[in-house]
Amino acid sequence: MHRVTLKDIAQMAGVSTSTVSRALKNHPDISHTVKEKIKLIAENLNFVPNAAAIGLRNKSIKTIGLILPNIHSFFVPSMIEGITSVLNSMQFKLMILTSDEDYEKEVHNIASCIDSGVDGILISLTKNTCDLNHLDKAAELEIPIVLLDKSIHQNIFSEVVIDDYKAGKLCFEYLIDKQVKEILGFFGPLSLNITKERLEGFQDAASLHPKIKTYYYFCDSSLDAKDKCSESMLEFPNADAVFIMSDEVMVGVNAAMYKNKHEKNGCKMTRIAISEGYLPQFMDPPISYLKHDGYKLGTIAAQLLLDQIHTNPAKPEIKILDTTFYIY
Amino acid sequence: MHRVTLKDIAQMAGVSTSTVSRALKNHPDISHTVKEKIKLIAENLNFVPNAAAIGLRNKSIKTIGLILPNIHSFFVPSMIEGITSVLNSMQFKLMILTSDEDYEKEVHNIASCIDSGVDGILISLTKNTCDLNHLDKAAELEIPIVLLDKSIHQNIFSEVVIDDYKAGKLCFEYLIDKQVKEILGFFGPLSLNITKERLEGFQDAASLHPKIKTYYYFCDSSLDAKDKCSESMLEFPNADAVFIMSDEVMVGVNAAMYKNKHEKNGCKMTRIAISEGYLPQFMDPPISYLKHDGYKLGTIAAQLLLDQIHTNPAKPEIKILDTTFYIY
DNA sequence: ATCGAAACCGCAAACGTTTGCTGTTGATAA
DNA sequence: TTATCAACAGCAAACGTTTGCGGTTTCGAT
Repeated sequence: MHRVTLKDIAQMAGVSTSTVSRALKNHPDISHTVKEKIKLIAENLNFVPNAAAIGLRNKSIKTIGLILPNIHSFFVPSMIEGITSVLNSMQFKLMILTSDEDYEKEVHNIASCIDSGVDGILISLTKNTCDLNHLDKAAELEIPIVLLDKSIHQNIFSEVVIDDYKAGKLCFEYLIDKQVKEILGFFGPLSLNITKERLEGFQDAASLHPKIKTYYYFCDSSLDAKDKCSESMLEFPNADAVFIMSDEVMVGVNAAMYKNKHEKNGCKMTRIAISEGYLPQFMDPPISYLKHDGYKLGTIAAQLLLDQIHTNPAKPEIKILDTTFYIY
Repeated sequence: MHRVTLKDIAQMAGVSTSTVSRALKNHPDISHTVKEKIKLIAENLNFVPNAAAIGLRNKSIKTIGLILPNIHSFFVPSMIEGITSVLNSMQFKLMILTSDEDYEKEVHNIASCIDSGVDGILISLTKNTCDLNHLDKAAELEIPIVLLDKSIHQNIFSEVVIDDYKAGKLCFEYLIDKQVKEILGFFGPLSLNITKERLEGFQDAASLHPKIKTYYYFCDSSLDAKDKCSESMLEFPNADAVFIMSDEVMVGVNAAMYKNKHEKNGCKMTRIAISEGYLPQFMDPPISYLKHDGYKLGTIAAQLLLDQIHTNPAKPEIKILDTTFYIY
């Protein structure tokens, strides 16, 4: 049983397919009565326009591809929500691909996007991605691309990121305000650009306070963070403050600190994190944090991409989002 | 600058578009030399076949829609990974839509899938969804549908779920084995089918042990779980065991128990959870759990859907996955 | 020399929509 | 009466790919 088409409706209504097409789109050339009649028939026949045909005709399948380094990050869901909120309002669809922190997969995902004929690409880079050559193919085909969150700075593609440098700096300053003396700093993997920038901001702020002792840890995973944190608390029993770079790190650090709570003063340490915002309230005590707003990031990136799609070619634009403190 | 098409290549190679099409698909009718020549040209011209045209011609856009009740759940990422792993191997694309636990949005998402012309739908239901009427439109259009995880039992659509009843039962029995006497049971919202089934299994097992005291809590969110757990520990200071229905609940319960650790014996209670597996290791002490394998669920559901797509019409099939214990 | 089969390739229709152009009405104004 | 115009609707091409069918060449076998 084949799908109902414009032709079927036309036959049924005794008009041409063009009239049906126009009627269903409320084209002024079609009389009200005919419109009503056609719409009724379409309704009854359960007509649904063929997306592929529309895509072919209009040279746009109204879909954008989202390539993520991984899908397990705490940050991802809110980002996706932000993206879909603006996409849906423009009846665009979203195709999500994950690279699993694997550069090769990322390359493949780009190819998939191209093959699928997406109208634009939103991409957050793998921690193993150190250049953007794989984006060239897409660029040659004039597919708009926006980098978001995990990015590499350049002047070819647009970017939407948070001000990581400033975030790191603000967190250090927050701790200083709290009169701490010895800080354990837990970061993500150094291969990540955001790690480098947060670290840099943190260190630059620290350089103004030479008396403050700071120890840096770079953690590959939550589990790694847990181990490193446990060690650090034995090694630096006098540390009175903790900086946590991300939610992933937070899970591990918090677990380790609990473990050491009774013997050490883990629970009394001053803690500040950069977080998406869900987890901190469930730490004990709740952890104050600088909010890394994924939703906002998503909306802005999606909006920017849609702009580029409709007004191409656009010159690259870079948007840097600010962060805000949430103190418990 | 328009996209390169078969026609362009044909012109360049001095052959017809049909020959180009066949050559690029390694059709045996085309000589090796011509194939090589055409492939080279296609490569040089950066040819990428138009997905919409292919979709139109083949009446399949090789895409399936995944509708999720929410995207924040801990369970979601591994499920998506499972799904994409089988989809990718068949060059199918995935379109993800989220309903935000809103029935209306779910209805709308179904419509979006239909409009997009997906080849099949994978859907996990909202906690506010109590019937499947909104799936009828898709069913009439003969779009294969598979329900996964959050489902409603019926005999029209296929389902892939875990054995929630058994999971609840097994958890109770686990606690009994540990000689516990008084159990605090933390569940998700009762509107969820999986809550009902896990509860039922738990209670049925409990009914065989009338001496064991059990207290039930139904939590709408992690935060709610935290509150309820705090209260419960004050109200039942002698409770010596905890059952946790899900990761969301676990986050809250764990936070509350930490808070009461010093005054109460929270940390010494026997705990068992149903979990995706990531979080338990970061609880303190790590929480033993019955693994709710999202990855596996995803692969099986996706496989089932693809089967239905290729051999439709298929009669509904229901797959119930088992769970396994991971004990710390 | 003739036949047949294999190797190779093109024609044209089809998939379902959209839209520029054309053409037919009927009514109104001159 | 005729010119003008608005309202209405159809024709046919176009989007890019696939594929059934048919046609031509080549070549070996007879």
